[in-house]
Amino acid sequence: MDDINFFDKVYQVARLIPVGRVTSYGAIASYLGTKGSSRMVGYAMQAAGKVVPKVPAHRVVNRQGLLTAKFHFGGNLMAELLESEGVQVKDDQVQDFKTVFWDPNIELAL
DNA sequence: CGAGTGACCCTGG
DNA sequence: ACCAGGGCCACTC
Repeated sequence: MDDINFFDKVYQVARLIPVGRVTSYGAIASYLGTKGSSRMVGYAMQAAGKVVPKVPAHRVVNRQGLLTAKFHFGGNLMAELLESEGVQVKDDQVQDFKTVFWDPNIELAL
């Protein structure tokens, strides 16, 4: 359980997401080099809630900017957290997604 | 060891 | 342009 693996990598990148910004599963997967494992990124988030330090999974959304993880958080907790950080969310959808979008391949480039 | 699952993405019609 | 389906990798039982 304490061993490092693909999951930890996802958690690290997710924790690097600045406040007020959001990223997509595919972006993280691509940054890790496993673009095909985009699904695994989301799967890792499922365990993120039980990992420490707590991972801001609420800052991770799908390619459309839709709060898919919201169903797992329970209620609109995810949207509340994002709005609390300055991210505008409407109808479980991130507004100006391309503006608040934080791509590790670009921000963490090099 | 084998099979199933998953908070996705891409391609085809 | 829209809707639908399949595929991919890693982890768990």
